[in-house]
Amino acid sequence: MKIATWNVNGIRARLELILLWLQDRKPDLIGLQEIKIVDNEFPHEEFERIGYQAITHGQKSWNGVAILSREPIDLVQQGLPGEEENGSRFLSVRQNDLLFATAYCPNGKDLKHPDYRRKLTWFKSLISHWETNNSSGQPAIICGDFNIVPQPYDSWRGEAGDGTMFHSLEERTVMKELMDLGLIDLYRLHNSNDPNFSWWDYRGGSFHRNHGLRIDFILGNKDIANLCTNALIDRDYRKKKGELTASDHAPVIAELSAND
DNA sequence: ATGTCTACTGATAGTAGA
Repeated sequence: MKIATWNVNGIRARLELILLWLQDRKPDLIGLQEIKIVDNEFPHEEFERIGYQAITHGQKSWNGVAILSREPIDLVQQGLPGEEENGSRFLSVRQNDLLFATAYCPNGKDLKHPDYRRKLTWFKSLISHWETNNSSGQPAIICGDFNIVPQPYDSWRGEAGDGTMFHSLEERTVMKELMDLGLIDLYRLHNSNDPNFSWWDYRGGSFHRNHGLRIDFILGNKDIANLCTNALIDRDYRKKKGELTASDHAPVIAELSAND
């Protein structure tokens, strides 16, 4: 089974590239972020045509998350309780005994911006929701764009980035609090600590200079980590494909062995 | 080198957000 997460930066602008990627990589269960569309305009038919069901939690213009699946899924939670005013950023579903959630965490803008405090508060809500709702003994995954760089080697700036936006101690602390609920970063489980990134700014030629950050994660509990055989960042899909423009994020993929 | 991309608007170029 192949799990993936991808901040697509607009489902309308990315639809053809996403369809191409699905047919190329054939993931089974995918969390999408920044779909930037309302639920009743989501292109369900396009995905159904190639074998994917979607459950969405969208909004106009900004944010919005969706989950695509080849096998039937049931809605568990649409939106993070208590954080509705911060946009559509959380969605969870169940597939058999697996709880699968996806999150688009607030960016925070700048350490001095009011949104930075809101980001930390939003994370507290996420931690408390996850703590309450993921039942132990059942496989559980939360994936998405967390907008936090956990370690110096997750940033092109290395230790020089410590303390700056996305790299602050407060952000790293809330990220660690979430992980301490028993979540394991599946990418790091199967890769060395060599710098590798999932997001590169569109500006300044960042991608070609490899000035990136690793802020997109697939986090699994112990049951999932035990099944995980590989994880990778699909850097090739951060590149333009002909006329199709890329998101500023690359997909992240984790492979799980059959659970039976 | 903040050099790009997306979606929105009493739109058709300019703005905000990332």
